[in-house]
Amino acid sequence: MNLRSGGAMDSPSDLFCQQSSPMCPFGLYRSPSGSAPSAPRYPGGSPPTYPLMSPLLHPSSASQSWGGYRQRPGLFQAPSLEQELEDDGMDEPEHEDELLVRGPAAAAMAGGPTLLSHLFPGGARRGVASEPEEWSQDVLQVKRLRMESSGVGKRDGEAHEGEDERRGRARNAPQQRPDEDEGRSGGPMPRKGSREGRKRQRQELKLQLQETREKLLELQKRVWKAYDKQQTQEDQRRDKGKGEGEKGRMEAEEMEEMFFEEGEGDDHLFNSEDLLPQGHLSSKKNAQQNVNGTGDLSPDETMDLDVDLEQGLDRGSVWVGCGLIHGEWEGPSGGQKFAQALKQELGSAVARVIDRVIRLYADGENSAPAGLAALVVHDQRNGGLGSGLRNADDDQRRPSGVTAAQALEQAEASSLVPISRHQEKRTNGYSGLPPSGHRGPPQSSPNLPHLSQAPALPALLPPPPRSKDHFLSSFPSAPPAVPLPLLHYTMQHLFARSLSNLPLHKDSLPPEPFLDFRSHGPSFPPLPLGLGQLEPPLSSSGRGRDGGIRGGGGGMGGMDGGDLYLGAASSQEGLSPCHLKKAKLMFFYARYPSSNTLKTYFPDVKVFNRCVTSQLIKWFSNFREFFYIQMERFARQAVRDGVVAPREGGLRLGRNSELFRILNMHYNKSNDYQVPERFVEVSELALREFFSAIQGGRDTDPCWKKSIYKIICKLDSPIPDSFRLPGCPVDTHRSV
DNA sequence: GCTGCGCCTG
DNA sequence: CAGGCGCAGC
Repeated sequence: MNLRSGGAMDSPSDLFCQQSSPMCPFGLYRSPSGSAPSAPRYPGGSPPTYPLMSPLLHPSSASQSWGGYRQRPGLFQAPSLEQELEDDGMDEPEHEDELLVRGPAAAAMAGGPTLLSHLFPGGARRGVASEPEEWSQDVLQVKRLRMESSGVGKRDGEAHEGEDERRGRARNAPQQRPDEDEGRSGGPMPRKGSREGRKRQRQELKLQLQETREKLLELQKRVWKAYDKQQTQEDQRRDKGKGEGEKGRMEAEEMEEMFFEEGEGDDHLFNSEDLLPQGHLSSKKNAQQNVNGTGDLSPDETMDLDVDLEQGLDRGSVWVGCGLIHGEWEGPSGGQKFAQALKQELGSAVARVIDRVIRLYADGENSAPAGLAALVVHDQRNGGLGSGLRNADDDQRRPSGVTAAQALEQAEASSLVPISRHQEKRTNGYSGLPPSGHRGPPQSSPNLPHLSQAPALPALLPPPPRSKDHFLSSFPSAPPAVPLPLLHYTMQHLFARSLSNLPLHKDSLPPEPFLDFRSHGPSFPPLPLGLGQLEPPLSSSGRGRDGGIRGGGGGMGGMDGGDLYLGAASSQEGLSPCHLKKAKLMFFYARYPSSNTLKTYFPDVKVFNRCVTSQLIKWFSNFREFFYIQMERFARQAVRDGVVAPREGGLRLGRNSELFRILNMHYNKSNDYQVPERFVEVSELALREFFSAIQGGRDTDPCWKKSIYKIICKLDSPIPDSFRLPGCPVDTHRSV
């Protein structure tokens, strides 16, 4: 299973596991920024793998995108709601804390643009707005060099089922291409038979795609090499005295395997069989095998695209992967559409590669050995440890004494050198992989979690927004950083626009802030062309469009059904996940809504019968339960920590606190709605009440919570009018 | 009796 | 998050 797929983002999850978790030394009053780099936030062997760098592929340049993110003021900052309570000392969170709250990922992202701009000297700027011709030139160069350096003889892989055979086939796929390249080198499309011409065109485009993938692989390897220099230094220092020869060899081999798995998986995707109409079934079969057997570079969506493409071309079926219906690219603009689809695919692949690289660097700058080890373990798990090429040798150790910064510089520089130079390095085979030290025993690094199966994911990475059950249940003391789901959607946004802007001049695209992904298409995945009938899953909730109500939260302007609200199933009988999301947001305002209130604010429920009412009431009961459990939990922790003066800053519920993060994660999972200040105040008050009750020993009374409930239930505030609309409200202040 | 709440459990 | 249960208020 590829958790990278969008589906992984869709499964609703909750944080209830936290409430049943034992108390842990979590940071109550402050985001555990200091501990973040080493905190084992991703136990369970399921580290997050969603894209970090996707926004960098935004056509409007990476830096702008990043800047857009960093400038995003409303993420947790001052709301515009009036403060109705007289609570004192509700200071605005400090900026540094804000960054910390957002999680280490924000810090990682901060370093992203620079890295990317170097890794992709042109691509980052051009993004997928580049023309296919531009790509093809590059990939042709890569291909040429690859063919020169590889020198691997052709080997006609028979239909063996062994890994090596398949790998060999895939590896040789490029060498089989020259025959077919004649058409391209000799000039564009054939003249006779438009059918044949189209077919040939398609094949060439596929070839270009493959070659570009190879280029990406090369890039990745180079980065690995560069990183390895730094890593080797660390390893040598740590492994001094240990028998590192054997260990290093093994690890180098494993790393090599990983790489080869990736590369071959990609190559395998474009097995020559894929080019043959009669190879559909087998190619699809192989592709699916790759889904299970390869790493990041061959995600399922990639498979889908390729496989569906094949099917669509030859069977007249729908190519769902890119939202293109079969036949669309056979018209006059078909080639263009296909090119767009190709770009989409390429962008996806690029994003994944860069994500991985960034992850590595982010890791390297904090807890490099542990983090990289974790990543390696993860990749090996995900990518499957096949019988990869094993010709690594320890002689290829990188010179020591290279710092992370130096490695970064080298990576940046090497990405700018001509590929031919890179090819020289590649003559070392895959030995550029880190030879040792990446998988030291857990005790070798205090930063590693005790259990080796809980890889210490790079702390700079936020947890996957939708798959936190694992690590939360295991590490209740380290709640996840504020998720960055927007990152995950950015490529979708990018692709959506890439296709939707097809008729326009690509170069004239106005630069858009990165966060503008919200303004494109509420559905996820936003299959851009005419697949709107697919019901957007819940995870897309809140990913609505921009341009709705702003500032006041009460305005209802711009309500065109798509700007402010995710269309819930229009006027349905039961309650939908969108309703649940809406109810959670409503909880920010009303903890004890009456049934009448509920009825008012869920007008799209066709028959508001007792069942629906009870369910809504039950929802809010559950919300309250979670709320109070968290309050009590943190209050007890505060008591244990010896907090004396809860009102003098000891029990402040700032927006940078762990408690706030937990609450926000629970009620505002997609983090697209700014938590009203009022809710923060109410929460803080509840926290204090719990604290004083516990501190005063009142909790021995079996009914000790009732008084607190009584207080809280009086603090309900009016729900904004925007909630009266059907569907799911999205942020009202966030982007102001 | 109905309704809503809180607690517990799965 | 839902179901079940007991309880309390109307």
